[in-house]
Amino acid sequence: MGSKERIAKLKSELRKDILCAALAILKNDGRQSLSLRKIADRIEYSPPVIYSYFKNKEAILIALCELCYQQFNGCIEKNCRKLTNPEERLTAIVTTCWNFAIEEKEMYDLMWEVGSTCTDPFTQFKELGLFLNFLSETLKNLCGKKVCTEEYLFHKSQTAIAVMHGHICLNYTLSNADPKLRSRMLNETILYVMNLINDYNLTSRELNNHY
Amino acid sequence: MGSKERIAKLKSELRKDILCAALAILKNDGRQSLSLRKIADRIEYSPPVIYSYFKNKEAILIALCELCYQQFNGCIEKNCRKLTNPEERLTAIVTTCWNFAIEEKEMYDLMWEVGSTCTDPFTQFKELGLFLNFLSETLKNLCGKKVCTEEYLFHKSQTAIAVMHGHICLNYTLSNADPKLRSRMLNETILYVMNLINDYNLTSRELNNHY
Amino acid sequence: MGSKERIAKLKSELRKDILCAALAILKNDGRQSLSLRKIADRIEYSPPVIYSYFKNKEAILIALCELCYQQFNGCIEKNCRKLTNPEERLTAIVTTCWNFAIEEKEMYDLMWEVGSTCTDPFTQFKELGLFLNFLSETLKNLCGKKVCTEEYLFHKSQTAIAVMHGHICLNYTLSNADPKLRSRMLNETILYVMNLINDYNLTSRELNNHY
Amino acid sequence: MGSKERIAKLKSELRKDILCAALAILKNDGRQSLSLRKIADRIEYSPPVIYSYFKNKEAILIALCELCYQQFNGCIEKNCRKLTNPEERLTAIVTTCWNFAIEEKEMYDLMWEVGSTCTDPFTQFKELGLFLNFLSETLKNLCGKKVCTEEYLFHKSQTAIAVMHGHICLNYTLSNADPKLRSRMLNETILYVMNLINDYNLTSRELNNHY
DNA sequence: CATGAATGAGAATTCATTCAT
DNA sequence: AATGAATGAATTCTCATTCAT
Repeated sequence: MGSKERIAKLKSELRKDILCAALAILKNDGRQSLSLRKIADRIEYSPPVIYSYFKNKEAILIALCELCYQQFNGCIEKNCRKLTNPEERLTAIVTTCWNFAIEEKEMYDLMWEVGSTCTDPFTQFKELGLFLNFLSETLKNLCGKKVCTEEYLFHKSQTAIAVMHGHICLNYTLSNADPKLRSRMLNETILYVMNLINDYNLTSRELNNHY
Repeated sequence: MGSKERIAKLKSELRKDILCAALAILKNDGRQSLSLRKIADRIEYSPPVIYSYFKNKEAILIALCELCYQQFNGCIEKNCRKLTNPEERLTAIVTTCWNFAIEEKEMYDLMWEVGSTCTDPFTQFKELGLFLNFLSETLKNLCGKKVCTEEYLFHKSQTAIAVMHGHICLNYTLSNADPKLRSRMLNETILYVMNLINDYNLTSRELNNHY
Repeated sequence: MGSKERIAKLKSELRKDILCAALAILKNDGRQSLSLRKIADRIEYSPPVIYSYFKNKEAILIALCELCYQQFNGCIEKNCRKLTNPEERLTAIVTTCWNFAIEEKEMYDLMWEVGSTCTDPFTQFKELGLFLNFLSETLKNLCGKKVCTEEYLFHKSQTAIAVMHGHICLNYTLSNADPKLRSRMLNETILYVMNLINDYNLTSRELNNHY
Repeated sequence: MGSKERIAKLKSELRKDILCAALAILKNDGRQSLSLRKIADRIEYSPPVIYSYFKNKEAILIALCELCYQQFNGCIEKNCRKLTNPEERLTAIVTTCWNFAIEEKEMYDLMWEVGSTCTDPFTQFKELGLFLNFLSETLKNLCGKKVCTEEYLFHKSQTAIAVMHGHICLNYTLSNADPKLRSRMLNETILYVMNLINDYNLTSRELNNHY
């Protein structure tokens, strides 16, 4: 490896360090405590270096959000890709989302916070797009032989994300709920998401004209 | 009315003034601009008076959140109480939630933000409890003659809130969606919430063992 | 004096202190060094206090500029008001401007800098307006029995200010000029300003149609 | 051409690039935004290279000022050299100055800002010296057969510059003035400058003893 | 009871300049 | 000869909170 490459790698690594530091602060101290100064302190550099790698704080948040989506998508891939049965896979997807939201609440919240400020998060964040595709593909398999349009599948996937998100937020607020209830909520969420396809048959009269 | 009462009344009114000022700032300038100094400026008192009525900023946010729930519940009551047909009423409830979230985004967001930090928002916030009861009552009527436990109805109501919230958040992120899509999303949300009861029959096998 | 007044006076004095500190920094360290932090250091308060008295730095500069105009107008009044002969008075006015610009270069520069950012400095700054009136009145007397419109006099006064300013700036750039030359420049400036009225007769053909 | 010369030429060109970049930033983003970092970005070199060509920022400003004088003098030469009638030429000179000050305010301001910090801008900046000569030559022609000393002509030329500058600054501050007034101000400025020579006869008594 | 006054801590950002390589 | 990397020192400004009065 030439010296140029080594330097480029070092440079790229400092960028990573910044994001890792930001992520660590996010996890440990919370979203509100995430300041440029703290990031600089943690990487043991002076604050201005950050501006060599990111235009401003917003750019950091977006990149951090991307990192979160990567980690999230990594979990999904790891836990669900191997499952071939569509119902099993969908179950695993919902469960993975659910657990990620609980274990990495700060990350999960940031993903929605930043996503809300973007015009089109599903295309802006590559890994979110991949997740949407994966979900869409899974739903397609769930449909079986029935033919579905791409548009329909994407829409259903987004709806699935919405339903999961709603339950996850509810779960956040019911923080003193006992584990049993939580477990039941997760099960129900799985069912609802599953039924997004199943009940397609039931409500086809209403939805039919949209597609 | 003795002077003691008059003073108590004045005191109570100043408390209201503080919250109204906070609400006005929230609506006009957004969540981030909500500072004690600005509240004090608006009520034309000095910042320290606020500490006579609220322990700290967090306490204000909680009380403000209560005010938001009151306004929200007011909308619900006004738009939906009069409707006796359960399907019509439920449709009105979902629609009212949806519109409130769009028109009063700052309030809606605060309600979930603060709600997430509380241990049990459904009991802590009286008006949220009332809304839950109202929803529960509506779902009960929707069930018709079928007998449902209170617990079941509350749970379904919370689920309905979750489903609505998920769709509302999705709607936030799809900021460049056209009005048609938005209108369809609302219709679907209504259907999903309605089906929380209808599909009870369908999925009773799975859910039955919980109750 | 009641305690309320005393406090109000103290408050008003701190405002003055801030401006005096700003003025001192302006004189000693120059325009570029005039920062809020330095002002705070000098009055031995913390930086945020300044925001109790001024909205932002721009507001300080405007107020400081006002102070400069006051001091400037004070010099004019002190040196020139007593002179009744219009030629003597005009001579004194130009001389006072000239010396002020030399002795208080930083103040003089600030006056033009801030003046340039205002839409109408002659009305915004009371003392500048007073100076313009005083100049106008002096030029009127210089005209003798000839009748002049107010508009004409104000215009000529502004022109006088322009001519003086031009010479003052030239004098700034000729910093290594010997005292004799400087003294001659001042004398010429006086003559040019005086001739703004005298040559009215000469150039009346050209200017006549304007009024 | 040897490699030494080629290198020298390259070096000289980079110097030009730096100044051109600085000029572009000055025009587009304004005086306050003119930073070394921005210059480096624009020439696509790293900041430290600038220090190979200029001692510090001040040195850049001086060289940039020189460039401004070149452009300014270019306008003068282009617009006025061809005119042989002295009155026409003087009119063109004043008009060109006036328009340059309006159209290239940032450059014009910088020229005076830097000029004020130099000990003798008329000799330090070659093109300013050329302009002074040109003005002087024009005034000489305006004098007709009357014999004038060089010193006298230079002095009058500087005075002309002062008078123009004064009116230009006044024009800056009267930003809400209507086009008519502005146009009249320009006409008057031309008259005043013209009269610097004409009224020589009138005020010769007073000025005579200086020469 | 109410508050004016004050502040410490902290925010994002920009800049000219240096230095080892 | 050129630079990537880095920084110290600034900048303006906001905020929640305290305390003597």
